[in-house]
Amino acid sequence: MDETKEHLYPIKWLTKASAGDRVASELRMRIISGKIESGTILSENKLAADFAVSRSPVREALKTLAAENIIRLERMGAVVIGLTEKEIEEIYDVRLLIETFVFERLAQMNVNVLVNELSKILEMMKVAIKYQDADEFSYQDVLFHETIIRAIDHSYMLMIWNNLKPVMESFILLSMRVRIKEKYEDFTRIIKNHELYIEAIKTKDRTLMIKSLHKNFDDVQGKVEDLWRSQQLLVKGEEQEND
Amino acid sequence: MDETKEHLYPIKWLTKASAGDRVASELRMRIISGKIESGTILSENKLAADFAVSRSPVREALKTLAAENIIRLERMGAVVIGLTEKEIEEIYDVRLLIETFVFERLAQMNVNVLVNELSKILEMMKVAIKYQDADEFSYQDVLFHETIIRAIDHSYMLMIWNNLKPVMESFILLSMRVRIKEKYEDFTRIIKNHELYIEAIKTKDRTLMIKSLHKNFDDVQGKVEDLWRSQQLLVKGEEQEND
DNA sequence: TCAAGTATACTTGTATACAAGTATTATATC
DNA sequence: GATATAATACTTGTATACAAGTATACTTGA
Repeated sequence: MDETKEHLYPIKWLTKASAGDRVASELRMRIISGKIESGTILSENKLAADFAVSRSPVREALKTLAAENIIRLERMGAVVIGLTEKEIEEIYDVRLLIETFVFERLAQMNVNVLVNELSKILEMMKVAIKYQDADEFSYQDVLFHETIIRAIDHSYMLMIWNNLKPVMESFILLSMRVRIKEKYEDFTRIIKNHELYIEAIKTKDRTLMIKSLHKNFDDVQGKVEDLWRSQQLLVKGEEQEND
Repeated sequence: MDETKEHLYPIKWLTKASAGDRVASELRMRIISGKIESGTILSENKLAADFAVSRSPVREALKTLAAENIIRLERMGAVVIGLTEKEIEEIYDVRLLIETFVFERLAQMNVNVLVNELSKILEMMKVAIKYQDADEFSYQDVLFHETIIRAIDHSYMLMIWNNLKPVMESFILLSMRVRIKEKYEDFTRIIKNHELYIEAIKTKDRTLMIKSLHKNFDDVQGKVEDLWRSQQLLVKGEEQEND
């Protein structure tokens, strides 16, 4: 139906991905951006036609998105759930929960290697900002938190992260793309928060860690609504162009 | 290959399930029981032949089990991870984490309906014990905790639970089947713990809740190894019968 | 105009077919 | 005997085909 593929998801992140992954990534972005509205019923056949693939990868994608809680598989069609304010808060509940847990473990570990790794990622983030590369920045931002989680070698915490990651990634991606143009100064604050986070890990200062974690959330959460809306408008605009 | 289907997973729980779900459930039980050993490489074709279905439902099942972290999908074949002592501890870390979170929310809610629901489930558990029905007991036990989690209406906590549940269920199922024969007295203790749990929710007593939660874990965890071993022996025995 | 029943066009779940790629084994060459 | 190369038997990912079931629309009857 919609022949013009906008590719909301960065194409170069999909170099080695299967058709199923590609469909999932793109669909996820469209749902989270609001391009596909909450409540919409997705049909395997229509999606297959839209993405010019067979039903097999589409089914795979739908199963993935259902596990991520952004669609709901019903007897007839997949219903889009999407991300409302409530869901975003819930995601941050989970992040707060796991990252707090992770921190407790880190407090009993040697964190030299980790801190070094995080510093590197932070430098990357700075470079990304310098060149106004929102996608690269988002990638490094997500990687930052994943690196922390991976450090404690806890397969079930990682499992939770893996379920959360794609949605987080999409959300951050969309958010950063808007912000890097409109609210450039936000990024200095984000960087500062991450520096605080690293400091907290290095000094094993629990209160500092919680503080920087919450700051990070406030930073995102407070601005969620309007940013998200502007993104919606932006995408809707594109949509009209195509018709 | 192995034509004799042992049906480790209760068949009557699969009445309306798809072939994919059936394969996933049975495979999960075989992996967690140790019948399929950790490290084994599963082939889609072999599994399809084993379960007398096509590759489609098998692929679906493997994707599910990979999301549950008991197998790992690699370029060539799916590698069985299984449940070692480490994984079981990790699962309980997660349970402790989410149930603690849930409790905090419950403390700010009206819990009358929930407590009533839990009491009902507890009665069911008692009946199951009375008739030595390990499967029914396990079902109600899992339902008990799911009911608590559902009560706070938090879709992402539920998401975590949904990822954990099948593995938990299988593990409890196998564990209870052995215990109901060998260690009947365990069950009075389990019931008592659950009563404590309900009491904690009713009175919103955090310390009591944590205590009963930990007791529950100690109860399971301490006995995990030998129970699990005996289960392995039991299954291995069955295996030899077939050859 | 409305009700009931039938036909039609969709839906999912599963089986099968095929292509592209990878490991393994066998064969040929030194 | 060791090494390089070719043949084979596997692997996954995707497309397509089909069956069983469900909603929609249409027709028929009052």
